[in-house]
Amino acid sequence: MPEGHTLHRLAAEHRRVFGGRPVAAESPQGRFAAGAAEIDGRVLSAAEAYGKHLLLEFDDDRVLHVHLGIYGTWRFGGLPVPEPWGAVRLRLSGAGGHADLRGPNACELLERGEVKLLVDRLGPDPLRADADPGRAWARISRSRTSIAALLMDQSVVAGPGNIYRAEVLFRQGIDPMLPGRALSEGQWSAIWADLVVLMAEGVRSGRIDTVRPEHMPEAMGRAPRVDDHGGEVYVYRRAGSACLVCGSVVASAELAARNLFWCPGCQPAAG
DNA sequence: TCACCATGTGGAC
DNA sequence: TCCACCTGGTGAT
Repeated sequence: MPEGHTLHRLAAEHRRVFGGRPVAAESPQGRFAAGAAEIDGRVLSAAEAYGKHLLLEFDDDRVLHVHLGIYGTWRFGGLPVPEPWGAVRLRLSGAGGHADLRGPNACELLERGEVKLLVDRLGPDPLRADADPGRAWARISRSRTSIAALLMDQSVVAGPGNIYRAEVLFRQGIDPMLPGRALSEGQWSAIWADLVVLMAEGVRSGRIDTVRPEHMPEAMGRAPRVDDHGGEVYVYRRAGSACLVCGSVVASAELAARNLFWCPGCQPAAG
């Protein structure tokens, strides 16, 4: 389920429910039994997100690294802790409630040095105050790879996924197939600034809304796609429907094994 | 009940 | 470029 905004919300939720207090940890499914035993009883000292990675720090300097992949979920609940159902890789519980982790791509304990290696290979995260978009521009401006592919490369920008990728390119009127080095620095600045705004709103609301007020359905006579989580989008998974802005048919193509969506009218190919 | 899809990543070729 | 990984939801059978 996750693009970066989800992970930042999850970090905040872990701080709120577990922060500063001892946490009980177990692995009902069994696949993280040894790691859970190491965490069990320790105090959660920090929880933060970097891109799509969640880092939970415990008071013994060990860091739990979780990456949800496509399938992973965290589900929070109250007390008393219910019987686990399904494949719960890790269950955390404390005085403030409990959380169940299912289907993660990664769930592992890291040393500080390993955390640094992980973070160092990520590009700037639009949701982090310490992000330097210039680092991404240095990669993009030298690349022949399409901007659509670059925006999905977490070593270029950390946090955006397939929805934000499609939506930000639509909002900026940029052809997804444009090579990175054909972008102007102004276009990149506009993409970055838009990601900062959109993703911060995603953290606040818990859903991905990208449709501007002036393009809302009442004004256009066309409906944005409301995704499974309630977000309103311009092009993501709207292939074959009319563009909310110009009425062109939204296109889709497979790019690097992911579905790309764009409006050929609003995002014309250069040249 | 089954097949397929999904906001992702990393390794093998 | 292909594939394995992992789980849940949805729509077809």
